[in-house]
Amino acid sequence: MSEPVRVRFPPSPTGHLHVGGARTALFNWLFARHHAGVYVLRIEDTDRSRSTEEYTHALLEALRWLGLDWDEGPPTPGYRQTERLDVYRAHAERLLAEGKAYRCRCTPETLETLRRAAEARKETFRYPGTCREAGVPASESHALRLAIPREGETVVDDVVRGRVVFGHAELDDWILVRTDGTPTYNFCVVVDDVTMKITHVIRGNDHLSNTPKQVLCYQALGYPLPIFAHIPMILAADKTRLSKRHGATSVLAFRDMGILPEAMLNYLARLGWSHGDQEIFSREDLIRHFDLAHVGAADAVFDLEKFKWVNHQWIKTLPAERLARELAPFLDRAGLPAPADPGWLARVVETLRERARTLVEMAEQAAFFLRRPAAYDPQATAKFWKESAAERYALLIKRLEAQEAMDPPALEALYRFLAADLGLKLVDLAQLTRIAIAGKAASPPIFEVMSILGRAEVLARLRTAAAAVGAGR
RNA sequence: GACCCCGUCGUCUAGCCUGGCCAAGGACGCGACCCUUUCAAGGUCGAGAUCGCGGGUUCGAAUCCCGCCGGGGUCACCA
Repeated sequence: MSEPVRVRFPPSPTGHLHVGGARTALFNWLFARHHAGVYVLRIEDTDRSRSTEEYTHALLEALRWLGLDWDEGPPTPGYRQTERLDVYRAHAERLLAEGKAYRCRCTPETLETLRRAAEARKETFRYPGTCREAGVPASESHALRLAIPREGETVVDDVVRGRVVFGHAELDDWILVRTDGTPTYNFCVVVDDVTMKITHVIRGNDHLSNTPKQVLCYQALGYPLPIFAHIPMILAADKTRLSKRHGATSVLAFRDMGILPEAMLNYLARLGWSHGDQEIFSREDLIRHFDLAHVGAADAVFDLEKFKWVNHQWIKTLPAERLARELAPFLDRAGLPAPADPGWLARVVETLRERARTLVEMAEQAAFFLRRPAAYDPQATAKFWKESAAERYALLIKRLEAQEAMDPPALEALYRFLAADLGLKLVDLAQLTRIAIAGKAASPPIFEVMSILGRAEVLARLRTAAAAVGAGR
């Protein structure tokens, strides 16, 4: 059999986990789970100036919220690049000793001058290899460069892109270790992936152009290449890279918008990957069906409308108890009192799940259950508080006071009887009641609502409304 | 600028490898109708893609080949 699959997700804690990163994490995680392999989380924090502990925590929080659990990684030591500096150093020294890398004393200023000169000649600057044969002594201040073959080409065999060829004339002897002794990103990645025995590198397409440099480094080190898969990027509606300017892009921001993790995973998976015509995938579905073969090549535009639709699908099917639990913090944030009985909240959720696409919307719609209407929607009252509203409220109050059963069918029967008796349509009495109870002309089925609220509360709200009609609003 | 990648309804996509079943299917969104105590949800129907453009190969091309155009990415002692 083939060796076990080992993949990794290497975020750098210089910002919040955004949807692009989350999707990369998801594909890696799915690939690992599908093949019963290992999913490694590695923190790329070599850029100390921009990396923060705070972002690291937020990153882990976002991954945990999504349920993308890692088999190896923090808090186990050794999975942060800053903890692996001697590993990079050892590899660098070996390359130097074997003559695959060399010391370079060209200063950034010198290089900058050359670069500008090349630009002036409308040429692309590449390091000319000045120090390649110079034998710069260790005593001199120097950077370390990889000596790449001057001739030939490097082929990147990519699962998604196919065979991509890069001529060595397009590459140059890039820097492995800076003058200050710190290793560069491309070098760290290679050393990390090699030492962590990563078998498949699944990452954003923006890394494709860096891949030949890395391949050359693998070869210099004498290590076998992993399998590469460069997945399409996620774009904003204007087809540019997603950024803060495009509104919410971080995973945690979507959580705070009332998106469920199931929906986040589901939507992200469908961006660039497909399984026939299927749109809704549970975590298990995803693990079962995910494969690199059906990852597309074209970049995808992030569509919030479709995302909300997916979220709605999950709101419609998840257990009410679970939704009630998820909803609680949103009620709190909306300044609504927390109901004492979680079972009661679950009943409320049951009436709302078909009409709320996000938990934020659901909290808004749940408001009248938890707090009496402070005002009545003028459009609704203008339409339904025409003549005899006061008398009708009085009649409803009287009948409901005498009403024993408060289950929806019984209430509907009562209302139908009253409407027929008054020569009215059911809708007339229903809307009158709805305004009294919800303060507006739209709500879940009114008899369900009345049943959940209970007779005392319903009567109280009807009396308040009746008084408002009497007071001429 | 050089190099690399990408290009099917507004958007996500199926199909492309293994040409004909595609006068291009599904989904979101949009419109209409049905259902209906409101709003939703659901159902039905509809508008919406000459498969980026132009050549070629072939009896036949979204699918194969060439050129072009458009978009994106990478070119740092950033990651």
